Amino acid sequence: MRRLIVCEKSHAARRIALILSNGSYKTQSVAGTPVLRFAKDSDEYSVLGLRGHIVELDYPDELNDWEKTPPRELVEAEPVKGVDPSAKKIMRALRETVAKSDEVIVATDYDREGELIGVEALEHAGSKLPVKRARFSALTKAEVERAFADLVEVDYKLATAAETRQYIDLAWGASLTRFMSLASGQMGNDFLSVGRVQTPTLALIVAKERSIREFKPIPYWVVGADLRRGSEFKASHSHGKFEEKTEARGAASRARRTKEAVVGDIELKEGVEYPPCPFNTTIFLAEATKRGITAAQAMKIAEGLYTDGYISYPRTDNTVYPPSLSLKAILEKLRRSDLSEEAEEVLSQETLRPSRGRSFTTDHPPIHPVEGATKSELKGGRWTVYELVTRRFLATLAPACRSKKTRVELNIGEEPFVSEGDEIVSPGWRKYYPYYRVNEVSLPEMKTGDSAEVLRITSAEKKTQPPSRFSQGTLIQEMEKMGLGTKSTRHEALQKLFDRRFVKGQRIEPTESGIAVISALEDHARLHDEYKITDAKMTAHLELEMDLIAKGEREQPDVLEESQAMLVDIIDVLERNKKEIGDDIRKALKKQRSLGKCPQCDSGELVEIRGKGGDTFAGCSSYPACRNAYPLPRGMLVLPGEGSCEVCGAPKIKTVSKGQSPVVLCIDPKCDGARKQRLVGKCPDCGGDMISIQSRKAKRFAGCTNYPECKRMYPLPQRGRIVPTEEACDACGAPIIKVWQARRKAPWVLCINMDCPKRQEKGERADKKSKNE
DNA sequence: GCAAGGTC
Repeated sequence: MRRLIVCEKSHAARRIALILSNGSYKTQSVAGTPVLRFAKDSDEYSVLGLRGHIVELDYPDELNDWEKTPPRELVEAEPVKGVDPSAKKIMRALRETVAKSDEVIVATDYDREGELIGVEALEHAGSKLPVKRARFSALTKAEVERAFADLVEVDYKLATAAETRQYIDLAWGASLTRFMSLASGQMGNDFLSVGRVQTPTLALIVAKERSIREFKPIPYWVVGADLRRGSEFKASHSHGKFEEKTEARGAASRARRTKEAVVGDIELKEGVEYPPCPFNTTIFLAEATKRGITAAQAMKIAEGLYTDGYISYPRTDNTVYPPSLSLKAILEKLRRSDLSEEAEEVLSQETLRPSRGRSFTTDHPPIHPVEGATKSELKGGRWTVYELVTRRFLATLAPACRSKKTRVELNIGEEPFVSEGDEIVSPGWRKYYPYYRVNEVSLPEMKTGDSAEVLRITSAEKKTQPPSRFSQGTLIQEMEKMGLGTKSTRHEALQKLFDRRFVKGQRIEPTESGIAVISALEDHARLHDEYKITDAKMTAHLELEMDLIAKGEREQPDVLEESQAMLVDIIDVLERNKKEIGDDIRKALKKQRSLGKCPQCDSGELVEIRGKGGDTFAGCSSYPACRNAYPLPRGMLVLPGEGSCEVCGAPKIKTVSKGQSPVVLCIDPKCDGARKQRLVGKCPDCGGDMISIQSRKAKRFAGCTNYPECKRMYPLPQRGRIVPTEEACDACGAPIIKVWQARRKAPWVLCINMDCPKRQEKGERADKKSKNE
């Protein structure tokens, strides 16, 4: 018999062919797609790897003019299935192979989407062949062999459940996206989007922002002591937070009566910190985003490292290494990496006992290195991510970190104080995973009855802090907790919110338009509480319906009809309030785009305008009545800068360039205030000021303010904050500057003239340095 | 030019 095995991806196809053929399969190209062939037990096998969902749902072309199809019509329109244009060849290969087969075995991932991926591809290929299903939970020899020895039926109900999700996501997403965009006049590139995952995620960010805004800080007081016994150390009042200032003062003044602290009970404890758990996608992203990479970037790099054979599959929920994974073999491979010494140390342990996390799934193993690598073969971000994954892997196999914890009670003027020491005795896993800062505190030797000199008693007012904003990492963790998105899609939903300018910042905050969209939907799209579309519960409700379909307790048409009815009701309410919603969003966008009030006319706002050549400038919104305009710096993000210039009263802007801390300066480049901030030094030719200028290609250079009379210019380091020194180079007369760069402790001091005779003397080293900039 | 879900 000729049997066709359909897999979810090419990697899985290769693996399955390898296992079933004992390594003897041959690769043939069918319509440009590899099909793996082998014979076994008088059967001929063809194995084909799909690429996820190669069949996609979309509305027919005639509904694609947003202005012509009212959103509510979209709700009941029938979407059509089409082949992903980039997967046409795979579909052709599937058709051709189906024609030459007698039976199909669906061997996609063992989950709801996997069921549909196989079924929809075969359906679209027009297959009439008998179908079987292989269900395996890991691509290991034993598991794959068992699954193929024990073939089952395809679960069409499960596939239908996944298909229902597609229909509902499309209908809600497309109709509400179009409604919001039409209502606010945001068409083309600037459309406003709504979706089952992205909108509740945005709502989480907005809710957080509201709670920060509503937060009322409560003051409290803490009393501390600076002490000395040989060396200096600190203690704090045992009461902790004092709610009343008078109480804190009383305690402090009683403590101040004496210069001697008497040591009371001493408690000694061994602190044990167990190694962190293996990486699943969520934890990996949380850690990667702490290194300053966005979640989407981290995922992209990880996918590249996976396809290049450096790390394992990066999309997994699993935090427990399966027993089939040879941890020792991986460590041995790391011998050829730049982390070979660390790997060797971990290998030298008598036994390898990996840590394990709470989520145990069988989809894929936790993310781990599969090959050694050196810093020189992996550049920049790729090395950062590889090193993170590898160090995490090493850490999960390393011993616990052990520390000496000391708790010393002290009596100062009858007031109880406590001093806590924490010293690492053996770093264990921390040695291999040095990303967390540890605050070690060492205390001088003391025993009960000893005394210490009181240097100072402090009493400080503090305030309770508002909740902190999400970072990309903490938000993705929160999304996982709320059931929003999947391991493969959360970073994409988040990136969308940034791309649509609904949110901004490293500490993520909503923009005006983000808040306006959520407010509009909360106010007008909450007909049915269980279908409040800004609420993460909507996903939970959908999950429930899909489970019912999978169990055969509900039918797809009923669920779709019910969902459509609700959506139509919601769109009706939205349509009735269309003008108000549109006005609110427009107002928010105007505020969001404003760089500040125009200082020349009282009515206008300065907004960023794109000129003919792609250059941007700030122009007054009252144009042509007011023609006030300012050039804006090129190649960087320009944001409103809060407040107005102390020198000229024009608004301030904030410029953000990659890898640099933001700079706030006057919007008017001719203003003395702005000029002073951009000053580089004195021009050696004419004595005028040289200021930092952004070129057309966004390169930074120093130009003379007497341009065009004086054409003196120098290239500048592209990164870092430039501080003039008032000094001139004794060799060439060019200004000497200091450059503060991120993560460097000391500034870099240099003459800005690249052709300076002194620099030539220094030879290669200086040359190299400048090339790096 | 819409969503979310797979995968590259």
